[in-house]
Amino acid sequence: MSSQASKRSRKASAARRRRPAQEAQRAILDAAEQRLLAAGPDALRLQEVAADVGVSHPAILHHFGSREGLMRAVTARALATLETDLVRRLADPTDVNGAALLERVFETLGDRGHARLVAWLVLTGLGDVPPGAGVRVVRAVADLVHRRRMAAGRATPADFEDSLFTIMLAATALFGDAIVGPQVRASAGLTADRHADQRFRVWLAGLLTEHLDRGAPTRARAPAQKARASRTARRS
Amino acid sequence: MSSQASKRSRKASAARRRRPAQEAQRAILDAAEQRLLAAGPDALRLQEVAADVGVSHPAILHHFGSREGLMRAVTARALATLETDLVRRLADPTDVNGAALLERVFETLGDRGHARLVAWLVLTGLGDVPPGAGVRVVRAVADLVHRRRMAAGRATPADFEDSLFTIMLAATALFGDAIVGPQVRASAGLTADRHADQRFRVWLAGLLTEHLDRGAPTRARAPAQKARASRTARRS
DNA sequence: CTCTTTACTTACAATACTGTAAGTAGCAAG
DNA sequence: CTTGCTACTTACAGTATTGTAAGTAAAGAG
Repeated sequence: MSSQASKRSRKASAARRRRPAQEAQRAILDAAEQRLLAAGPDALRLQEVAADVGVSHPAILHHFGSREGLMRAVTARALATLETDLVRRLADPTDVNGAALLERVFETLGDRGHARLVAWLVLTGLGDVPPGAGVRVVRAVADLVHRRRMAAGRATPADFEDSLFTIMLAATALFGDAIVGPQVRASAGLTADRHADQRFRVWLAGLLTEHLDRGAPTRARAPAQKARASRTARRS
Repeated sequence: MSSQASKRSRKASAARRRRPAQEAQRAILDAAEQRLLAAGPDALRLQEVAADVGVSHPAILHHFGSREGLMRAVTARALATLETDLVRRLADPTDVNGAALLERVFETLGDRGHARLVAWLVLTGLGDVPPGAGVRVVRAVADLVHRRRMAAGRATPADFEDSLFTIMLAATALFGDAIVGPQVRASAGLTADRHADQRFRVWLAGLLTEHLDRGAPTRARAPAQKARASRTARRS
């Protein structure tokens, strides 16, 4: 009766396992991210996250100091992985087609709920975190697109803002779609229509690529030497 | 100084004033809406709202039953006024120009923070409230635009989805802009650029109206009505 | 084996928030 | 003035949640 259960008398309540700090933290961050995506930042409860991971809530405080520390860590990691994913997707040269690229970006943004998360962070004021540097993904993509456009003789350097705005529109629309897409579709009477979302995105990609292929539009002070697209954009 | 305060011996703590229920409720809803816009649904505290209005927090419970009752009332009123404002703006015939209309809609959506509020409600799952009927504003606008487009001989009935998607894009982009606009602009390296937001919106309006004026793309491929000015086919 | 470190536990403190109970007072009607 | 209604108040109950204190045990170092 001295060692009734085992020699290391495990307390009835908890089988204690001790993981390396990094691993435990990763597990906690995973669980917290899940909760964040599901219910928003304000609804994040330490006890729930702890329960998900299988630890007690002070364990989380041990690793992250405070609830806010956890939040910071989660958002930092989420934004970092989002950026990584985006860059990888954009750099992926499998298909340089505009539609496919847009669809890839949308998947990256929407699939794991990243857009929702970012939206939440922005709305709660935590989205301003990117300190100084920030992620200039939009600028980078615009540079790329604009260079290709110029190489094709469809724009002049002066039209850069048109390229930039086009990419900004893509980003903005993708975000908006990820957040209020269903509502907009409902407001458009497309609730019954499955695949309406995908059709819309394909349509959008078409619009954007067509615009890019055609050349910059009436830039107010257009001198005579404006390089404009050949008559009918012969996009096959 | 015998009767120091007034003949109606006001208790030191609270000067009690009794307002008609409707008026009090309106004041409470106003304050709650402010708080909602400022900090999000989860951050709504009865005591804070009560303090804003100048009553005690059980007074709010008296009028709205529970915190959730207050939330429902606020969202219901907000969505109703948003719809009203939108319809009024859209019906306003002062300027049928696309750019001006878009700007008006944006103002309606963005000015009072309506877009943020709706986004929050959507994200927290309260945005599904429009019961059954819903607001088919997008559909209505698309109908209008499409009719005008057909009257101008720029589209066939079959191209309706193109018109619909165009309006959906406007709505989605406006929403996205209202929420993540600053971030997108930052990512585009336009932080220092004031008025960049307005320029972007003007550009967007131009793109959309141009698209609508040109006629539907690939869909029916009606080539006859290419009203596009392809005169300056000369390029370097 | 002993020692040190630290990941993790239980128990508890402190606070904040929603909702309830009971009573008070303003205003209109009789 | 009295009466009734109800907008509103103070006091409090109950609970949820973050954070702290102190101790326990797992794993490696010596």
